[in-house]
Amino acid sequence: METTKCFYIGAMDRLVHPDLKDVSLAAALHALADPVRLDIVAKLVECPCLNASTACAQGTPKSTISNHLNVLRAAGLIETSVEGRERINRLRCTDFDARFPGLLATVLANKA
Amino acid sequence: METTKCFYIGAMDRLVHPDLKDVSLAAALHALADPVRLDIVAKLVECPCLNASTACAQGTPKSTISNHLNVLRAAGLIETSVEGRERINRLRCTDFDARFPGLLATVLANKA
DNA sequence: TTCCATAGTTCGGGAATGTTGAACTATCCT
DNA sequence: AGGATAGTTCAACATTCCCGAACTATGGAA
Repeated sequence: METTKCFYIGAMDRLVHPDLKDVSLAAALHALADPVRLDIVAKLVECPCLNASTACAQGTPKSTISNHLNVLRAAGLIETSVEGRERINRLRCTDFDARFPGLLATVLANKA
Repeated sequence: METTKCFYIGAMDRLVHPDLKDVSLAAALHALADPVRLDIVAKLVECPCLNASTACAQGTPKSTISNHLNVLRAAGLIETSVEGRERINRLRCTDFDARFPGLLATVLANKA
């Protein structure tokens, strides 16, 4: 067998967290421009640590949650760390606010 | 002929401008989450009146511009009025800011 | 008035994205 | 080991986006 099946490259152990300077404003807004992701972010303000199952309304498919968390992570909005068999997600408030001053606060303030 | 061919219903003469209370935060962010549309909005701050051709970088296809302006209009960000054979687009700053206080200003401030 | 140039919309099809069930990896607990 | 839990990846389908071509509409020139 000459090729190895490579599941989970850089995923299970090495989650990629971008440098905020590589995140464009459009990408940041895109990440926030979705009701499900807005809810996740708002929830993370209340409970600073959420795993995938608790991040979304129950009933949301696992793969969908995984996708949304990927988008948020790629936009520099959350960081994910592996904790046993779960992944803990936290907001990257400081980093994000340094790159886009006031943006997250304004969005959240407008998110009734 | 029993049916009339109805191009331009509510388009050429009756452009639809939504009530801002019917615009969701996600929709507003989605409208802003695109480099081309961000440029249009930023340009409208400088020159308060733009037609379709002057709104975008030259070379952008007409149908694409038309689409982007539709998205911005549907999000309550711009208003369009027919002026002779062109359509003049203006920002709905006041309306938008009443619905989403500070959002437009913060986004534009971050769009350096 | 007829013709032409300009301004922008609508349509259609291909490209790019988003969604989600199924299969999989990984870890913890008996 | 075996099972339960947590989440990722894949693949297929669905939705959205992009843009050329055809069209409507208006204004001005011949």
